[in-house]
Amino acid sequence: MTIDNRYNIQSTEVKWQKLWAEHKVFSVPNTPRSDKTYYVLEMFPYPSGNMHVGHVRNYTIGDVITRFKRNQGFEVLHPMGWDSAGLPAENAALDNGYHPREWTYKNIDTMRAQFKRLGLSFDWDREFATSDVDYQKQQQRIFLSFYDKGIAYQKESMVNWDPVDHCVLANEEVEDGRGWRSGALVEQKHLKQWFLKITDYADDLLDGLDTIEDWPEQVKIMQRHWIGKSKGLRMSFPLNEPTGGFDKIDIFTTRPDTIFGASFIGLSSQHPLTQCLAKDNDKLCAFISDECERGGTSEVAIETAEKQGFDTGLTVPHPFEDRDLPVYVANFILMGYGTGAIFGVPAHDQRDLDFARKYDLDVTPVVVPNGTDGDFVIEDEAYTGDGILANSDFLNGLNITAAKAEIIKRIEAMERGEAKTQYRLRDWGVSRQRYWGCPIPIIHCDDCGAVPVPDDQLPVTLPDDVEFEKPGNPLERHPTWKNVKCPQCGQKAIRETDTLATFFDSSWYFARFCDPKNDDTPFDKEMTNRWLPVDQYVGGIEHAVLHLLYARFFSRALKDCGYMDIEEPFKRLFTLGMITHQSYRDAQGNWLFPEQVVKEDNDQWIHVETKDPVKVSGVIKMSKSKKNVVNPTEIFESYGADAARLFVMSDSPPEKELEWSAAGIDGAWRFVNRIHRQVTESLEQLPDKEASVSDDISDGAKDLRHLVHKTLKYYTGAIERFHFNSAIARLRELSNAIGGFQPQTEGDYTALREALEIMVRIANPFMPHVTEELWQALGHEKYLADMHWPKYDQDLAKDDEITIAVQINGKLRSKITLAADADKAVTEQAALNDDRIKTLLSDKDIKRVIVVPGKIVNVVAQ
RNA sequence: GCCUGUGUGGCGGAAUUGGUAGACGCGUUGGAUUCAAAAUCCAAUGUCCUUUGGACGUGGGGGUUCGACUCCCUCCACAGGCACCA
Repeated sequence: MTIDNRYNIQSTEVKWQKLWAEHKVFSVPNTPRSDKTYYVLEMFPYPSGNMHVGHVRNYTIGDVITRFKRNQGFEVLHPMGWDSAGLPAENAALDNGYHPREWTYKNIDTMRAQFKRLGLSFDWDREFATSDVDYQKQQQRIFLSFYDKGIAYQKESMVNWDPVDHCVLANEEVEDGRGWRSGALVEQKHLKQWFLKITDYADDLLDGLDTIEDWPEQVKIMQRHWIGKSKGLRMSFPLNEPTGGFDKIDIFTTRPDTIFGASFIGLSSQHPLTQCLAKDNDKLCAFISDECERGGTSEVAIETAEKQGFDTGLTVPHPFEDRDLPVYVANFILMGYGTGAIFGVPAHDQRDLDFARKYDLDVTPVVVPNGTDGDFVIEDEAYTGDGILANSDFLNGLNITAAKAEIIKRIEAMERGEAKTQYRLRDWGVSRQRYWGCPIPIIHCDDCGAVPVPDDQLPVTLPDDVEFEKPGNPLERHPTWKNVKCPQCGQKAIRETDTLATFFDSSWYFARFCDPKNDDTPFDKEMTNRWLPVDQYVGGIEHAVLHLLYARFFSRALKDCGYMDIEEPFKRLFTLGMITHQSYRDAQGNWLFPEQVVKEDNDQWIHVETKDPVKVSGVIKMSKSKKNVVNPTEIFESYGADAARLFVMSDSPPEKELEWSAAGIDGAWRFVNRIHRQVTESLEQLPDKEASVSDDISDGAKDLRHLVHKTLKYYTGAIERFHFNSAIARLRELSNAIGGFQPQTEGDYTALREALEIMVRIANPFMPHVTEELWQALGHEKYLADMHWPKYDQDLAKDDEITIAVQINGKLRSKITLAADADKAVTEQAALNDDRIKTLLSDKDIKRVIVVPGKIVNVVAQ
């Protein structure tokens, strides 16, 4: 395709980018100059090496908001940095011998240039990378404050182990039983790890969700569910035959009301009592390894796994009835939730029912639907609905809520247990057995235990002389870095070789941006008070329970450590949709890049080189593995940044997915050129920029002025509502009207100038380069970026005449044109006097006439 | 299974929140310009009916209303999230 450059896109765009940078147009001081501040932030990128189209969309949205808010008189903080620690750097080191640092900073340089080429309004003076030593130093301070406060602690526990990345994963990083990056099946390992006490904040994180109104409901629901608060009863059952030091079993239940229906006790395979029993019971050992630990945690594995049990022979007495319950080890009980033990009520829990049928245990319904008379029978389906208690002694006749309260009261009185709130959320493991991260500033001493590195010895920096030939953590193999003296007793000690998870890095970067050069403390509290919370946060939905939950937790923890006063870091959150693209495969099923295929005249797709037929495989999320990717930097070169920006903003609402298409970018490019042409072609005839629009203008010019102000009104509102695609549609309408306008008089030319100027000004947030160029061509000196947003004229925006629809029985039958301020009576008369309406009503009786002035008339007739 | 969304022409989508469905763009067709092409400009473009005109039409079915893409019930499809959480 040949491209006809109406104006030199490359040189013009780069020129303005340089000017903005030289004059620091988008820089703001740490302490804002005015009270009218606004903080716009997009989730910062991982420097993978190349910008992708998703970045274009994410950062253009933030950029449009920034430029719009600046025009509205806000002092806008819009910083940019790099989430630059993490595994890919190490994998690259393994693959091609780069040092992770070299690889990372080279990528940052490349991507910084790409981001600048997009014309984004960042305050580049604030840029930092989380792998910077300065950043890690402050982060180590934060970690030690957390340690001091007991928010960071060590414990031995079963952890998710990714066998491919040789690294521990947080629960939030395990998807469908697989590592979120490597895709490898996650194993369970017993390791000593650093954890953050996010569970202490569970209630607060839950309650806080109600205070952040401008978040997508979907994200809040996902976080609520992840925290997973449920109220119930924790109680103990004494063993009839105490064994191995165990004399009772603790269980947790959310259905204490069903206790009379209990027919067994279930233990997790990892429960301490199970482990104890297994020591001298080979059959139990075999059961644990064959039936409990073998099955995967994937969706399919769970759904097909049969309920299996192992009778331990132990029994416990029922607390209220004269009978014993057998104790089973069961493969469906998780150690990680509650106490790892339950009482099974087959009638009211499907899993328990499946289990009971298999091992022939009692199934006694104790909650029956309202109105059932005694003969309620459970077949293959457990009853989990509402109802009245039955077969339950003193609970009979109560509803579920009352029965729960009664049991809890009695168990507490018997000192056998207590009401307990249980969370699904577990503490956040932040240790990673990898090199390219922030070192944990702790030294392990045999005598003193875990000793913090003293503040004057911070930062703990990574050694450069490491080797990556072997998998695993090179810090652990490093001869000198690891062996140090204990800061307390001076004896031989060992440095902590784990580094912090990268989600730790991204949990406070938004605060560091307020005060990025501070060496004494992570950030100045006053400065964060002025800028935080972030007024508008923009990013992908995939972080709904990872980054967005951690950052909310960090704000609270940082507040408790005295670093800042803000609890909720992000006031408004906007989650954008992903980018999709057509995908292609050859006859063997191999994915092909878009540039490897071409469409023939007969609508058949073939391979460019081999000419073999190609299968079009549907529009799916852009990903390297499916090869349906587009390199945005090539787009900047051929179409320019303005066209790329316009396209990603105009084709879809920002929260929905966007299908990338060559035709779409082509259309955007044409519009950029069209605006350029419309202004430059009129320039010679336009009057001086100071001329005001006279009244001596044609009707056509009056219509144009009317449209200009009407557009302005709608357009501004649309941007505020994030309806960017609708705003751009109105912009195009205005451009179409200008294109069809033939100026006659001198006054018409001033009207044309006004229309062109407004069009250029309001197009600026989307197409900053071409509009700055045209604004200058129109004779202005000030940057459009620094202009105030134009205000519409109420009178000019108002319609004088409006067209009103006239319906008969709800069906459109005619249209009438009226003065815009026509009242009800006038409107009704005009509608009934309309010729068509009269004809259609001639043989009918009018029952009722509904008149909504300015909108519609509906005649109800028979 | 549970919890969220979404469903509108050939395609992406609009409808300022109950009041003229299909704005705007892409595509297609026709025309102008051109030696020709590209670019540009103009016009048409939901479906069906024999027309001046009419009928149908926002995933299906039902309801509320003078009036429903919009609100309610129900079913279907797709997408996302969670999931042996007691």
